[in-house]
Amino acid sequence: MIPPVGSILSPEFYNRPTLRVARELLGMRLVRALDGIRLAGIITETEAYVGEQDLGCHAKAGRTGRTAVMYGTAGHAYVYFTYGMHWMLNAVTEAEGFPGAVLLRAIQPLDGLEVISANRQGRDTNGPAKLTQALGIQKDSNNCNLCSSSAGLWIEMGYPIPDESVTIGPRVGLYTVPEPWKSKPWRFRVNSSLPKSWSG
DNA sequence: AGCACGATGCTCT
DNA sequence: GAGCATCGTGCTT
Repeated sequence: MIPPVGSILSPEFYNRPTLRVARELLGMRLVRALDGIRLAGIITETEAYVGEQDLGCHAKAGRTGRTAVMYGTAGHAYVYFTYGMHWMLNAVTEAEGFPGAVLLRAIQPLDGLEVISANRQGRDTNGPAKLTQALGIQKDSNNCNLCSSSAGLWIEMGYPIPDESVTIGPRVGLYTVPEPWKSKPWRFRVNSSLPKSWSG
């Protein structure tokens, strides 16, 4: 059963292996209701962070004040602050008690283009911190339910991306993370070979 | 087009 | 006190 385009993804979508969720989130629509305006973008890049064994994952430190959300219910947002100025948005995955999350790294703007452009001062939205800035996502979205519109942040069914349009490679920015975790091919992105019929 | 660097503050040891 | 799941600028090819 494939849900209709525009329907909000359910907890069952997220309560699965993180790698599958990361792959299948490509093409879905990240939606933000901000001041009564709908901002949306097609998810075009993701990364998987999987469990305490994964030394690239924040949960390598176990359950802490920051990582507790990753141990919680699938389909919630894990939002954290880094580099002194940037917010990152993740979707929590896997069964409760197992820490997993998908980092949303890039979107292609779809709705609310004027606001998005203003939020980014005309620059692009291809980057994890650019994406949150474009949609006005900060600390107050941490642990909100992405399977409901009540918090003004959710993910909708879009058009799935075919395998030939997806490039898989190592995750970005894990400079001091030891192997094999540093090089795990857990990054998924939509490449330029999308068919012309594909549209949002 | 690609690399080096500084900004800036929270989290965990 | 160290280390960031980054970005934009400014400089070099």
